[in-house]
Amino acid sequence: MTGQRKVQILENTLTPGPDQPRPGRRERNKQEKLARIVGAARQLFRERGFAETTTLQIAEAADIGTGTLFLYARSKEDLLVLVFRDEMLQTARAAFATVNSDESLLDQLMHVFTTMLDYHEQDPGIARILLRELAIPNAVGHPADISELLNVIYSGLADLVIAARRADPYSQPEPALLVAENLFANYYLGLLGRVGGRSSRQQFLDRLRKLLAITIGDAG
Amino acid sequence: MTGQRKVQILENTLTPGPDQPRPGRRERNKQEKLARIVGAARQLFRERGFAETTTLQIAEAADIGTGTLFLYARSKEDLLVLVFRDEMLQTARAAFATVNSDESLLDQLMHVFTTMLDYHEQDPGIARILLRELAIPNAVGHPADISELLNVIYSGLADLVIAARRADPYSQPEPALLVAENLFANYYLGLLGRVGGRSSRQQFLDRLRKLLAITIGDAG
DNA sequence: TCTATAAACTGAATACAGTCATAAATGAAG
DNA sequence: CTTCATTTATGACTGTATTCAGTTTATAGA
Repeated sequence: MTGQRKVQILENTLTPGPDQPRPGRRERNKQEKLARIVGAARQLFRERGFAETTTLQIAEAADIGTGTLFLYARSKEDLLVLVFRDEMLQTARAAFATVNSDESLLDQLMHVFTTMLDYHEQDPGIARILLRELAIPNAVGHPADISELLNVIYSGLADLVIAARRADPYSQPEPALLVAENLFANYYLGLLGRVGGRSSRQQFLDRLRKLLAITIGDAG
Repeated sequence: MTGQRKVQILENTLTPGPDQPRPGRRERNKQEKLARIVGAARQLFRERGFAETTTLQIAEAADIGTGTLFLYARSKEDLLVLVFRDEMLQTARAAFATVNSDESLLDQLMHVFTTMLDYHEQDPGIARILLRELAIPNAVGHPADISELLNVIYSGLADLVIAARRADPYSQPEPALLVAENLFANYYLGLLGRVGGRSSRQQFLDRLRKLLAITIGDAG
């Protein structure tokens, strides 16, 4: 029914493979252009907000034609994900890297989620739209694919759960990855409420702690 | 910073109060027009999909001016919520009303969530956009406010939890409403994955059952 | 080097959501 | 009935995301 797509999106060639067989000028131009686009978009989104930034402004700041932008991102929303995906990935990695293994599992989880929350608190206006977009992630291979981010979060949480179980012989037997999903679902839905302006930071954190405790079976 | 809103949205006067002090022609016209808008939008969204329906088409089908549409909904997305909110509310109420109290809590929860899932399975294209919008609900009093729907779901789940506890003296002591939030978070995030095309119906249900079991402490 | 093919780029043109100055309808007051 | 103020309706207009037919640039082969 829908008309066939006419405009092809460029291949997403971050890390063109385990071995680099000489990039070639075309590839280098593409990467450099992508970097300019993402840089320009980041600055403009931060300075003016998402709705107040036009794709024309981004194209001008990146010194490319208006149509070229849409070869690198299918929509303005995709561009938003593209721009902040790496920061979110770094934030998540940093959150797991700074976990204190002497703390309780609950405290460890709160450390991870608080760190990720703080990232979004920097710019609630951006976070609101960004998290709405992330609700329905793009397919793997899509330019704005976030599967790596989700993977880092889920496996990171699962690792914390597994490590905590070694110290507790009476722990639950559920697969750690499922527990991780359950934990993250509670964080994410609460975060949506937080950036939607329906709870204060402290309310969010207090409630999150209780929700996580229900899942890991620790009534603290 | 942002320019002040110029266009006022009409008061949302569903149920103008416990007592009806005679509607008046103005009020009747407004309600009738809203009904025409919602009816026209529902049919067009169903027939052609959200993106393929224009606000002009909706206005024509409802026999109103293009600008009038935006007195009843602030945006096309609001219109989508406005259109399907009542159906979702009815579905949720029906789901809770048909719970079999002889079943285990887990089976009762699965009945509720399966019923709500089936509603969205009818039109995955609409569900995808609708659930994305619902991720960040509008403020109470907004024309497309869904607080009543959320309230029905949360309190319904909490009631099931409370009822199940009467039969189990060793149950968890957490407030039932928090448990309900935890349960719903798992349903909602899984549903987003389902309508996002990242799991089959059966995969979603199997995983949901396990996630719910973790929360209510029933390893079944 | 020259040529052919494919990939990448471009910006004028398009389509559409949302606005706003103006007009019509309503109800209240006399 | 006749003002007059307030609410509601209207559609021409505006701004901007996205498209696409045509152009340029890179690469490979001869």
